[in-house]
Amino acid sequence: MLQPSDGKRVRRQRPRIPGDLPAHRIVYMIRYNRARYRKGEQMSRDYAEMERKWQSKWAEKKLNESERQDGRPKFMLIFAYPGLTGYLHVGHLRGYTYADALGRYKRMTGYNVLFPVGTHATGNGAISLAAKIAKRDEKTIDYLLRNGCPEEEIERLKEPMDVVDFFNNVYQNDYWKRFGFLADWRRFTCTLYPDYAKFIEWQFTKLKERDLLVQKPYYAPFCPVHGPVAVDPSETDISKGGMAETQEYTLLKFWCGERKFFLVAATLRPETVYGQVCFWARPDLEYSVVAKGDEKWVVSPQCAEKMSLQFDGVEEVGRVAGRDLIGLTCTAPLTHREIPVFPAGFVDPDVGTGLVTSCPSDAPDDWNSLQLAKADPDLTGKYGIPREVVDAVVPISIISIKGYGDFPAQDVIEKMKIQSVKDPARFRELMDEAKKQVYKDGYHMGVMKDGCGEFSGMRVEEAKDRIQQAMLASGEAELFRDLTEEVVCRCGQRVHIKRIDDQWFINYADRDLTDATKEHCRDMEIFPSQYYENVQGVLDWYRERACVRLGNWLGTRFPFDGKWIIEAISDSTLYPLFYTISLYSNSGRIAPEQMTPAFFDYVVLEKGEPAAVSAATGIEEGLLEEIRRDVHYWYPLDINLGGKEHMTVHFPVFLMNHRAILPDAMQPKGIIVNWYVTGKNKDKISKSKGGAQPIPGAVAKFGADSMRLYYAHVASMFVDVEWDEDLVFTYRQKLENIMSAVSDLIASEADVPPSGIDAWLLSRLNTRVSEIRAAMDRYDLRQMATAVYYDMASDMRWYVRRGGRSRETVMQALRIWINAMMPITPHVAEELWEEAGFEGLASEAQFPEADDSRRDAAAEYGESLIQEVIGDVNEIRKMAKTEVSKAVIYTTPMWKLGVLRDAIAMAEAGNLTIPDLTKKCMADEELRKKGKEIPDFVKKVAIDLMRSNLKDKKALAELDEEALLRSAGDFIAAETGMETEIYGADDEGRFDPSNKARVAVPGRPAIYLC
RNA sequence: GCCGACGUAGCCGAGCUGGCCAAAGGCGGCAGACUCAAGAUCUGUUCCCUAGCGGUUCACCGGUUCGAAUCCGGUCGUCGGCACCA
Repeated sequence: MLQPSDGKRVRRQRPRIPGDLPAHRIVYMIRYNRARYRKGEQMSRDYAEMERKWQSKWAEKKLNESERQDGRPKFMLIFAYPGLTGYLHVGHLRGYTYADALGRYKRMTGYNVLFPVGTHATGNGAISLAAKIAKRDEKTIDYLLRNGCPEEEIERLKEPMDVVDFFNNVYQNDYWKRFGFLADWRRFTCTLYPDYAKFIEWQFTKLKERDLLVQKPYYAPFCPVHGPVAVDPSETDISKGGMAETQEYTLLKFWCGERKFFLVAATLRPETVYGQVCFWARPDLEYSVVAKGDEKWVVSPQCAEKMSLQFDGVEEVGRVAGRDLIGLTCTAPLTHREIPVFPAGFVDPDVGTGLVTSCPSDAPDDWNSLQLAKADPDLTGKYGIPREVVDAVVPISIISIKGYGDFPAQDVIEKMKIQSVKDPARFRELMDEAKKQVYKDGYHMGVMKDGCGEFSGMRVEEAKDRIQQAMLASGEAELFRDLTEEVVCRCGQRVHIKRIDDQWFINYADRDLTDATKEHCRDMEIFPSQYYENVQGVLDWYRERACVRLGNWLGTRFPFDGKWIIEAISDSTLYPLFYTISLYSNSGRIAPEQMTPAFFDYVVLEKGEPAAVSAATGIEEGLLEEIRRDVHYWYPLDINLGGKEHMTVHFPVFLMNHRAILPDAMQPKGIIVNWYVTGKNKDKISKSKGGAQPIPGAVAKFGADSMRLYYAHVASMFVDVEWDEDLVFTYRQKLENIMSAVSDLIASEADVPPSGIDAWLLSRLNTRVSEIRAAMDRYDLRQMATAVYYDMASDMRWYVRRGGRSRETVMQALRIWINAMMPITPHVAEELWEEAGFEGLASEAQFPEADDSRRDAAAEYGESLIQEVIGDVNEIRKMAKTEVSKAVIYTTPMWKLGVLRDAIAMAEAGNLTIPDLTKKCMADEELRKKGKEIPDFVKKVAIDLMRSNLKDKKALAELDEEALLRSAGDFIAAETGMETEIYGADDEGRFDPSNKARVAVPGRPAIYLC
């Protein structure tokens, strides 16, 4: 019965149902009554109230708090903590919910479960947001308000850490707790907490000890005033260019003998050197002549400035007018062809070197410019280039690409009809698109043609690197990095790429580490299985990773050089371990400054003497010991669940850091990858479909359990699903429906003695339970949800429909059913559990065990026979051309049953053949009289038996069909709405005007309608 | 191009360790029940044929097998990744 928890609780009065009505009448009464309640209440249940009630009960009983219990099996799982970049949307809860449901299931199957949560705030998200709030950025303020952040709260978000604290609170209270997660909130941690920093420092100390930290040059965006800046879409540090990317160019040196300098061009496609036919310069620009070593290079002044950041000893020693370069001849690298310098307007001094080498065959711009140049009288007139020089410049075909002709650039221009475009902006846009397309296709599908020296016949993908290497080796090329678009610092200065010589990397390319990690992964449970295979390749593929950065960034200081801050991926690899310790630092029992490397060495790696560590840290020995035991009790981590974006970044580093730092016994045991909930057409969650509403709003609208069920059941975990409110609504109805059905069963006063249908129901439910357990061994929540919310529901319905009304059976079944709902819809389960009057909390109960003694193959088979008979009667009636009102059912002639039994006996002995069985039958006097019927039936039985499961056939052979059907006669009559008569086929006195009984076989009674 | 995944009835999606698969379940459609009414609930139905036990299906073409949606080969098509960043 419902316990009113406070005065506001709306008590739902329940209809009293007499026990002697047919099922459909009961169902009707329930609907009718409930509809009346619904009118006044909107919803049949007050979800919010129900959720609050049970969440506070769980908290009261500290169910979420996990403590070491030596000797008891444990299960530790996490979801990869989210980055604190703002509010989350409903899609994010998919993975988190999965984790909670798994945790709850494990809790119910005897494990001491630890499910801790945290957040990842490293980076500049919080800085950026705080800055935008500070300047009252309209979009930002609107965003906060829209998501339910009160105005006065916004006022308080002044410092980045205020933002972090604010969202830490939102995530825990508005998301995770609202969804009913049983997470151990006491262990909550955030990457910006001082104790977390101590843990990260220790991690890096260990990496250094294992020689996994290496230093080498790195190229980063840099402001001449502010130093390193972050280039990202949120534009924390910059005022322009958030979408810019760093690109690696190959600088090609063209010797100009006449002037004793190199004209330098930058290209992204070094393989096109074989197709170079001319060189482009802007006649209206002034170029810089810079000294680089002993050489003189000509580049744009903008480029000269950038180069000074990347190369040592580069300085400008003079200038040269672009006009003066036109008509010069220079020597192309690698091919050593002499090519002329032509004028071109499309050259941008801000891109690359401001000089361009031309490969018209594969570069649309070059193709187009060459056409224009050749048609331009200025070329021979104003610039005085001899006609024959101009005529000699013709495109050279160098790359063959499937779907393109000799000159891909020409093809793409024609295909996209770019030449006819008059609008210059549109022209530029199309041209860039064309360029991208040809580059992409060329790179992935192209093959170098004959005439490309040693690279002929090589795939472009490979030739590109080889050709670049060849030119670098011969001194004809250099590497140069540049941003893809203009980036301007907050201070107004241009940001360029600067070489940083002492960048630190974690060496994930280390052979031993990679191999050891791969080997360990073979022993892990990794879902989906494709990823289990794939992770091997991903680990191989992983190289050094820059692990620290400079500048405006929140995170842990690099312990070996405080100017660096550890970046966002590298400080989130070993962290699950930290949850075993954060309990102590969060509660103040240990202070961050006590968490020295010696402390972690002791509690994690069990290195050092407790007395010495205690003396050095001031942590008493007993506490040290307690922490050490906690760490080793909970670790290894059993499941790390994360979104598919983690497959190539977080999971590999998670695995490798564990392998590098922790002993065998502490290596992670499982990974589950979850796919996304997306908006329509894989867009972001869209407003129109409702997913863009704040999560608390969605919970209020649908109820936490409806959403949990939706996440668990809507699709396999390993596919993306589109968020669809209507579908969530359907799940809500599904749940309400189940709740009503359960309530009605509880409220029913009926009680009839158990019969065959009771055995059937208990058998069914026990079969389901073992299905569920098998599914959960694979962490397959979806299958579990199907079994609990669909299959079990339909079993219950059938039981009632068949007249099952045993109080004892109902309560036994409900105990199993409600209990099974706990992992996915815990609030509903608790509510129903209480209503049923079961002891304690559902969350504390153990998951039902499959009781094999309850399995009753005959009962299950019998019910399916009855269902089939009803189905057949309905079907025949539908087909019948005449009005019918009576169904006559004939069970199999006994001789057929005899044959079946013989066949089964032979099959069991492994010697069932059609001739042998026929012979055996024909040996029987009585049977032989049947004549031709025998071989026909024998053949059918034998074939059928070879194809099917012997066990089921045995159940069939032992079943007394006639008795079964007689016992269900009234039911069949009620279901079909027809008078029903049942005869054995051998019954001489049967009513059988069209001799139907003849066709009856075991498991398939004959039917005659009239 | 390379690597990976995938192609199931109107739609979404199970099944894919080969046989009880014309193929779960859900939506949607249709019919009926109950209704003042309901995005409610319940029942039936939803490839073709048919007084049921038959026929043709699981992208297409072949193969293995007594037997294939399930295994193998090929074809066509779709999606994702291909290291910049998370």
